[in-house]
Amino acid sequence: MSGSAEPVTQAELEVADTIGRLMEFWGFKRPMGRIWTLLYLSPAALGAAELGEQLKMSAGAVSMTLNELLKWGAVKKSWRPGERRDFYEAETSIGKLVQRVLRERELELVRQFGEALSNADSALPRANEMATLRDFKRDRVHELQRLARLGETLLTALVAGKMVDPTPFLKVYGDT
Amino acid sequence: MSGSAEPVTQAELEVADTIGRLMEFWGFKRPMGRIWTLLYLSPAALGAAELGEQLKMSAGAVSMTLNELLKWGAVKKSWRPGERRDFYEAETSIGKLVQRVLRERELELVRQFGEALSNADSALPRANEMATLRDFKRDRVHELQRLARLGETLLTALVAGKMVDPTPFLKVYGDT
DNA sequence: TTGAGGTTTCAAAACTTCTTGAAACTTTAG
DNA sequence: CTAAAGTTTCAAGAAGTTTTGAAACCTCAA
Repeated sequence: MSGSAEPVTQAELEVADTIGRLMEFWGFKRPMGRIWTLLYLSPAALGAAELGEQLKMSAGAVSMTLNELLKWGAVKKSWRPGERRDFYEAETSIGKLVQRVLRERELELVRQFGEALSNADSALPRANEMATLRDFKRDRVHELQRLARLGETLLTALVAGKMVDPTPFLKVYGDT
Repeated sequence: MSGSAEPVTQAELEVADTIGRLMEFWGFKRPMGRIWTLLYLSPAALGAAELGEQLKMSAGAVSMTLNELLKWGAVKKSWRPGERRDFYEAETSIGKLVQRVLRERELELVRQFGEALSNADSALPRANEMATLRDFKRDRVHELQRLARLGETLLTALVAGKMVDPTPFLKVYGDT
């Protein structure tokens, strides 16, 4: 049975919820943000039981959430001398975390998008007999493809920590 | 009763779904992406009825979705000479759309985040009597606040079309 | 080998969000 | 002013997601 460590202040729980919501907005699950925050604000590593207790989550939920956080490198396991169970601490380098998500998730998404557009492009030409119509649609798909490539370039630069120039984004797609 | 205009190819519907999913990932609703895409690929403006027919959506859903798209400026109303009902066409300047979302939604989010952290910061010091603990937590909250400010700066630059340097993001938060 | 402590899995329940269909409301032509 | 056409709203239902609790599964110490 977990030792009920420090009771954690109300304010801390609110920060946890805030970050939970932010994470949710970013496409992660809310509990991930809540747990990460508690660990980030704790000077010592915490065990699964403490986390569940503080955040009113079941052991199962805590376990699943911690695993997801580990997968993203947002949390690290640590061991305490005598103790058998695992303890966890937060990865504090938020910049690295963001970078990793951009690289592994966002970039991947943009690639899939570009691929889907290529497929569509191949399928499109045979569709309609009227040349002018066909070309209109194909041109639009090409425009989207260019957008996908641009996004890929931009993300790649961001991930590499290079300077980013957003202007082509605005220029190329203006319709004047 | 809508005229069933051109049947729209399978490929087009797939592009629509792809973009729908992309929009969903971005925090919008999938139908928004689907409708916008159909309009974007159509040489002529379309009416609500045609859209609903092609995408198998009810009139109500089409109406709500179009209104949301109009609110974001992603779609414009247009009128056809004799016809009474409204027709819609896609905003083609995707860069402007992205810019607007960054400005009105993301920036707002980061601001709220910063605000929540300030509140937490005020609430935190009184919580724990041990000075060293207290300072640890406050420092961490300050770190998050700095992150929020940095994000705000970055977004503001992006929205203004200025060059963006992502390195502070990586440097400041490294824990070495 | 056995048992205690801890973790993971998973089906069911609770909760959210999305979609529908029908009714109410607007608008415009006659 | 009336009626027809089109649009919007909204409550109910459907669909999808998240959370839980309990059982199965490890792992290590004795």
